[in-house]
Amino acid sequence: MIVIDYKDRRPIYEQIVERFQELILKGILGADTQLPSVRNLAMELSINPNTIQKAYTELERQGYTYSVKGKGSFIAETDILLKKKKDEILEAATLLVKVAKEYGVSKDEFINAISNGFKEEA
Amino acid sequence: MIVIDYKDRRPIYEQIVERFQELILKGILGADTQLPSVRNLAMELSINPNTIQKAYTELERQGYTYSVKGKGSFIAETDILLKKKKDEILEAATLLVKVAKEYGVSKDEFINAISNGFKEEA
Amino acid sequence: MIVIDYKDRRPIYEQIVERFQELILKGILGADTQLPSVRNLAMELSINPNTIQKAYTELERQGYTYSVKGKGSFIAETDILLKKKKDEILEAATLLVKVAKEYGVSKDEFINAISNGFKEEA
Amino acid sequence: MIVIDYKDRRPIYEQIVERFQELILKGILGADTQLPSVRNLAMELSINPNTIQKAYTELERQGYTYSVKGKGSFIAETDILLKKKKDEILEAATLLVKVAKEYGVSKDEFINAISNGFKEEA
DNA sequence: GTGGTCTAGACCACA
DNA sequence: GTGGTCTAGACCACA
Repeated sequence: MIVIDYKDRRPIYEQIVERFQELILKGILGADTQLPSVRNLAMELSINPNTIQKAYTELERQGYTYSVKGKGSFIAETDILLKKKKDEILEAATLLVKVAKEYGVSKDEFINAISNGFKEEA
Repeated sequence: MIVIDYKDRRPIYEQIVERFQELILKGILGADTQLPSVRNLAMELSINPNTIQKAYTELERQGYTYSVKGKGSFIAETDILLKKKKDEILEAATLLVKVAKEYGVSKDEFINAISNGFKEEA
Repeated sequence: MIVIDYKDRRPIYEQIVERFQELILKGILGADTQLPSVRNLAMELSINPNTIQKAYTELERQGYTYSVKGKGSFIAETDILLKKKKDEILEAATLLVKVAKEYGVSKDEFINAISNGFKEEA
Repeated sequence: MIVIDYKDRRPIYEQIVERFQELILKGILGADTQLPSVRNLAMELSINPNTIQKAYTELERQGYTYSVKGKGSFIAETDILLKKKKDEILEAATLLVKVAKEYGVSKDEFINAISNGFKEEA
């Protein structure tokens, strides 16, 4: 479920955070599901427990999980988080359009590139 | 022309690289224009010359500049680079669409966010 | 009567202690009332008996309950405890005022925030 | 400037965070002042650099500082943060009033306890 | 067993 | 030199 890419320049803990965010937002891990324990995941990935701990702390700080001392870490409610993620994506799109205009990419070129991606939806 | 934002989390050399790319691609610095010398720019920005050197090396590696031993660094032809930049932007747009779909952003929402940005173009 | 909030960051035993303190000080549980047995409450809340035991020990240590060997735990006289609780609240208020002053909150701002809370009393 | 209290039950890194927040919000450390380096402060306090690092990371996350790789950590603009702190204090006051009412503390008792604290202001 | 804190010490990118 | 990441391993409170 979690795979570390050592060629990726991002730190390991960040890869773990993003992977869990994905699993959570896409509903693969539902609310109140228990995450693997810090030690177990560390062993499974052959990674230091501190690194996993750092990832879990960050996930909790961002509201993706909550932890109960002595029991473990659990997935939080994700409704708000998914909304936030969508907003981020739309914001990124707006920014990209701005940059595109600055470099002379025409609206047609842009829309064209995009509509391919949405094509299969129909 | 070059302004360093110390609150920006990107490294200084990267900010310099991006700023020159912008000046070059937008035609503000034309082909064969000489860049300020490493020492001069370092002094002007109150920055370590190593940092400027790193930025210049990177610009040359990416084809934005060429250096002549004993003379200095100069702006390269930009036609290909601008094309490449545009492609990068369109590629980014395609990727963003893919992510948007994965998180359930509808085509309408996406197109809406974008068209606002292009509106003033008409 | 007792509800555990697993999303609460305080330990479970502490939540139980506070809940009983509340029930006792507000007179919902009168003097000499018997508390549920450790085992029963543990079962009812689906919680480790050790955790309940820890809470009960703490309640007794603070004078909220007394235990009779072989019989169970009972609510203690609460007069002194309620007085103590009130004193704690007033002490907290005094401390908060001190901090407020240190950070430049004016008396007016402070009184204002407070009087809203007391308004309905009239 | 920074003193660790080992009898304090809060973790060391948290004590450091709070102490810096205080120094910053009270204007003792002005904007863009450089913080001691992670290593120096670690040596000075006889504490592991990781612990200082954790504190600095938290300060930056909360917007109290910004860090420049290779240069150091610096105090951020504090206007918004002071406002936020004041709001927190007023919120705490409101909450305290609510609790006070629940335990039967009268408005007079409460106002009395408070006004002592504000007395010297006149 | 579970998360959280801390020490000791290494290595990296950046300036 | 400076912050940031990571490993290795210990100890604590809590369940």
